Amino acid sequence: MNGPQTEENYLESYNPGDYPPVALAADLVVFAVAGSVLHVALVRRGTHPFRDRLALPGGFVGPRESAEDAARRELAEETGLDLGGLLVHIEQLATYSAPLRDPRMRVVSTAHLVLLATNGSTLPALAGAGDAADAGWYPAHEILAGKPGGQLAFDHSVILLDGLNRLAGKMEYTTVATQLLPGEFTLTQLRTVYEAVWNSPMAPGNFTRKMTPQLEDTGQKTRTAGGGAPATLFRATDRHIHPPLARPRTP
Amino acid sequence: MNGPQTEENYLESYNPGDYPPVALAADLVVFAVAGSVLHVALVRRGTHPFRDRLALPGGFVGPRESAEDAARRELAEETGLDLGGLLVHIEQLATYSAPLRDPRMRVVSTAHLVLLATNGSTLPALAGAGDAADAGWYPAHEILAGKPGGQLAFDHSVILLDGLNRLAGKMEYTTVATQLLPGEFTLTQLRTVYEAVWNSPMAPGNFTRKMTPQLEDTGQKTRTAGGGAPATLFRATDRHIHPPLARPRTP
DNA sequence: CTTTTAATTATCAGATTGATAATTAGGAAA
DNA sequence: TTTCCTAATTATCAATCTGATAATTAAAAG
Repeated sequence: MNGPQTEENYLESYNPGDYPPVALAADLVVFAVAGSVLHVALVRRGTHPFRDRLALPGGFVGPRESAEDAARRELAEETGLDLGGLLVHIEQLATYSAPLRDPRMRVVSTAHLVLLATNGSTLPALAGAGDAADAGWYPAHEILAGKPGGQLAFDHSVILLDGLNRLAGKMEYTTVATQLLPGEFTLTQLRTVYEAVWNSPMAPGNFTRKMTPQLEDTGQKTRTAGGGAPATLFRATDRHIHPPLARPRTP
Repeated sequence: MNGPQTEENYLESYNPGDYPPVALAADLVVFAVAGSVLHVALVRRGTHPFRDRLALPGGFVGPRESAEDAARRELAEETGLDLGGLLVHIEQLATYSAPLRDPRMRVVSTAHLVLLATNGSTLPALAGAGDAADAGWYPAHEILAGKPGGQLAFDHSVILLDGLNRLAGKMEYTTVATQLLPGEFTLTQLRTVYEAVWNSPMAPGNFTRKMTPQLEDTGQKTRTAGGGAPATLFRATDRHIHPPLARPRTP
């Protein structure tokens, strides 16, 4: 809100000193697919609390930034990627503000979902440039399956789960999965992304039938790797999938 | 984030005085349906900036509250409702953090979607108890249609639109629309909610066919008002609608 | 009663789905 | 170059779902 209505001059009389300071942070749930597996970028914490535990990358929001600006900046620092262009999909996930989520002080964090494009085999390099913590890629579903001791720091397991659910859900009715692939891709590559995120196999024929009309045919074909017919190269569109592509039931 | 990873001792060395103060707020997009129209609760601002413009209700987040706690508290203050129970649906929408969204100082606001139950004709009373600003109900689609001068204060038009889109979208694949009705309701009441939110008529027969298996039959029937067969009373479930109920195409 | 109204059920052609099989076209091996 | 292998694509088919429309049912109003 701005200028609360229950007491109209609240903000005018608002004195920052009256409140304990609040730190605003931006956390990142960065996904990329390689080897048919959905990976998430995590960092190993070097200090207390949660020393040696894995955590989501993130950082503080500067005074002249929006939360998304900060997320973009942190991502660039983390990956060394240029991000000059539209290569990266970023969207806001949710804000986590439980008063005691950080034992040291009040940290309110706005989490962001980030999708990086890969060719399906090579993960983007992380933390290349001089930064402290060692960042790495971890299989997202395994992290979430979470051996009891292997939970993430703070409430980051919840954030990661929210991020995965957001992505998995949106893939039912949008073509957002294409953001995990290069500008041109085959239906098999796209299907692999679906299988990696949904952690469930898809019937190739039906997948092709459903997705083809949502994509733009480039007219080009790939040379096939180990035998098989050449695959058509497609480009993403912003079309919505209607009716949605059903996620295989999990019972 | 907590304890940024690009510089591990960042938080330890974090000095609140280094940053301009940030005010944390919780805004509310409160919906209720009456007379087949979706209404949103708005307050008329009494002070600058945006004096005399309509705005979303909201308030600051206290030092010991989460954003959702604050939203609940503000809602109670605004409506005088008890909220003791599960009568009210609250979910987080998004966080708005553009540095200049409030011209006076930095206010980061987490917006919440709130659904109030009505019988379809009477809107809940607002701002009953001694509070300053006059709050009232306004037709949501008309507000969004927005006569050029009639925009909401701050970025609240965007927040309202985001809230409506969230609700409208979720109604395709969940039974969240039942949160705008009493515990027991008829299919016609539920259809009216869909029509009010989607701003589009629905075929009664097909609506019944699709929704009936998602609801719990109470076995009871209503006495009908102005003629017509008695309607079955249903209760909500948490089932998902699969495949989703398609929103009438708008072209 | 008879008429009016609203809730519900029924129909029906066209789409969509899930399962499965057939076809196609390149690479690799004989 | 012929044959076999593999992967991409297309084809089938029954079951289900959709959108449109009509028929049936049951209560209220005159």
